[in-house]
Amino acid sequence: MPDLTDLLAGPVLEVAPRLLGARFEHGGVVVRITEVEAYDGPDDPGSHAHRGLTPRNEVMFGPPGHLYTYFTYGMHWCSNVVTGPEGRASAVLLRAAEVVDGLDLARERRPRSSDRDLARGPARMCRAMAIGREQNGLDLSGHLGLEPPTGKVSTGPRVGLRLAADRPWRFWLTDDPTVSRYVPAKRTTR
DNA sequence: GTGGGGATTTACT
DNA sequence: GTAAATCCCCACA
Repeated sequence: MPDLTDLLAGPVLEVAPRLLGARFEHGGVVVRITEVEAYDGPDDPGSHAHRGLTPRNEVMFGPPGHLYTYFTYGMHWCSNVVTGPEGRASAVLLRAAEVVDGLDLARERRPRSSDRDLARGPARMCRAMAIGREQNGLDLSGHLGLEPPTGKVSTGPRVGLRLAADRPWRFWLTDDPTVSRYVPAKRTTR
């Protein structure tokens, strides 16, 4: 039974698709991850780590298996799983998920949302799971459970970036209804 | 110390 | 479809 850290220590492009289908628990809510995006360290112009270590992104430079949360657009939190060897500053943005337990809590936190949209989007998911500033650096042991691969995985360009948006580093479970819209579908694998 | 921009969401027309 | 909400971070002076 490998440690979570070992499972996440590989290159981010290998780890990212393996997070699809994984169980993630926080704040009394359990989700199944359906959509992710890879950010590959200093070489990636779209990454927060591109300009080197700063107070905001220091968690990315730490060991894999921790949560990197950041605040954006004046009101939203988003969360990433830090991957790769320590110091590589790679991470996987959790873009969408399906709530599979703790529905009542998730509905309370997102009152005007349909069940399908509770965690359909990176900031929506954090809201539904009560993830924010205090979860930055959280050790994911006991929170994240990888599952054996099931179903088809699609890949395509990342969303919302100005820089290097063309890299096909977004991965999602093909045809899953909780994948966020804005899907510029590209190609399917497996 | 200041200013520009952001890995988004929601409501409104 | 378009716009408003809203604040933190970072680069530069």
